[in-house]
Amino acid sequence: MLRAAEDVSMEQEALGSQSGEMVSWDINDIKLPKDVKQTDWFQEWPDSYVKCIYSSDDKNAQRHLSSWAMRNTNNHNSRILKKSCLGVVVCSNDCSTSDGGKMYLRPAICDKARQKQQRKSCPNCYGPLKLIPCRGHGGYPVTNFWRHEGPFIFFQSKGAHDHPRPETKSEAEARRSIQKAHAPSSPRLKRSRDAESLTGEKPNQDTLPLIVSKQEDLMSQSTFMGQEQVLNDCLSLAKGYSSRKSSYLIEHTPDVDCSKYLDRCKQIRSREYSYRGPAEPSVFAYSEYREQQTWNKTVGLGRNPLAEKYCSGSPTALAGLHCETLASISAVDAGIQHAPTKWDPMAKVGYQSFRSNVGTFGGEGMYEGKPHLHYNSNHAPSSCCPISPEEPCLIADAAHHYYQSSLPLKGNEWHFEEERKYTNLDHCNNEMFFNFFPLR
DNA sequence: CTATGCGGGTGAG
DNA sequence: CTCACCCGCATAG
Repeated sequence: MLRAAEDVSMEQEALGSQSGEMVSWDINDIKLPKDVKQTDWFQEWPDSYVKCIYSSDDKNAQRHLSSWAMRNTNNHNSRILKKSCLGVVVCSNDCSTSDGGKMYLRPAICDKARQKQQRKSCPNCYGPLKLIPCRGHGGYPVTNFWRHEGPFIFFQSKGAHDHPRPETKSEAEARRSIQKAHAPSSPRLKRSRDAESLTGEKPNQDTLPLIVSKQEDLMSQSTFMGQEQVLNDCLSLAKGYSSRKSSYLIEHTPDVDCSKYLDRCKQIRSREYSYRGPAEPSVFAYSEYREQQTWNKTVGLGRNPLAEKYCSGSPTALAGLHCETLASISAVDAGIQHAPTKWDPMAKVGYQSFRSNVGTFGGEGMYEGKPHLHYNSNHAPSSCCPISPEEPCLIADAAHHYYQSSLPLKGNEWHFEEERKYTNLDHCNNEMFFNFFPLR
């Protein structure tokens, strides 16, 4: 059928974008290649029909991680782990935050948690949230397959996500952490709040403080939270790390004075506003979104091993941040692997796309009705693009290219009955978070 | 609580 | 048979 033909063509397309080994195999093959000369860098946002061969030492691959919200799918095959995309949670009112950003929440992976999440309202406008399902694979969710074979972990993706990127797992965790710390409540009170949100009477406080903007949010929250926790969460959000794993930062920033960071936040914020200018045109079509992703894949962006290289060229985003520190943190805390010696760092340029939207602050929640494909979001370009956990030092330069590049789209990839616009979110927030780091 | 994995079972094609 | 998906159970953080 159409789908089959599509698969073939897209897989063929993928062949050229990956290093040699992946061209000839399929995840379902009885025997997978063993003479793998070069393994791939872990891809945080695998999209389209890609195949990767990771080293079995790759922690991220071991955990079958993805920044897309992927849930386990039973394929009755214990040898191949299959996951399908849950899409992204958005505000049905298409509201914008004060930053001009959109709510792109991460769907809870656990079914029960997702249903609970659906009952909550948009933390920004209190309107209902909705889950945009992924239909990037012949009308069905994009699927990812993982298969461990000897010293390698084979990964294959089928379908191209037809929705914006949700928060990363780390961002979602950090947000929850902040919410929890900011609005500690007894289980009883919490139930009461949930009930309120259920009836739509008023937003629950769990989400209220997290919608304005990350900067304001954090600054105000610092008065409620322990400074260390704030810093922890900030760092986690900034780098996409698990908040539980940022002890490294704390340990390595003994002279942390949170007030300094908050002040710096304000500085950065004001600077950022002046840089961006008011009411920056922020709408771009989904096709552009796709173009950018395509471009990112094509051009590729350096990863950890290249951090220092890019770092020296990212004056804006990394002001006050020591590159080596970030690189170390990235490797240690995020479990990112450094390139095996057999690899040529320059050749190992992953093509994962940049985050186009950093997690928004806001309560999770929406109803899991049958969402229809309708998007009307805004895009707020900025010079400082959010970074992925593995690209701590690539912000400014990469973002610059991100917005300038545009590659032709494959016409048959994207069909939308309705206007579908996507947003880049909170681009500046991570920069602010980065500047929470002390000058060393 | 939530993320993850596993696997039984169902229904559509 | 394949594929998508629901559900419960178990484990881990």
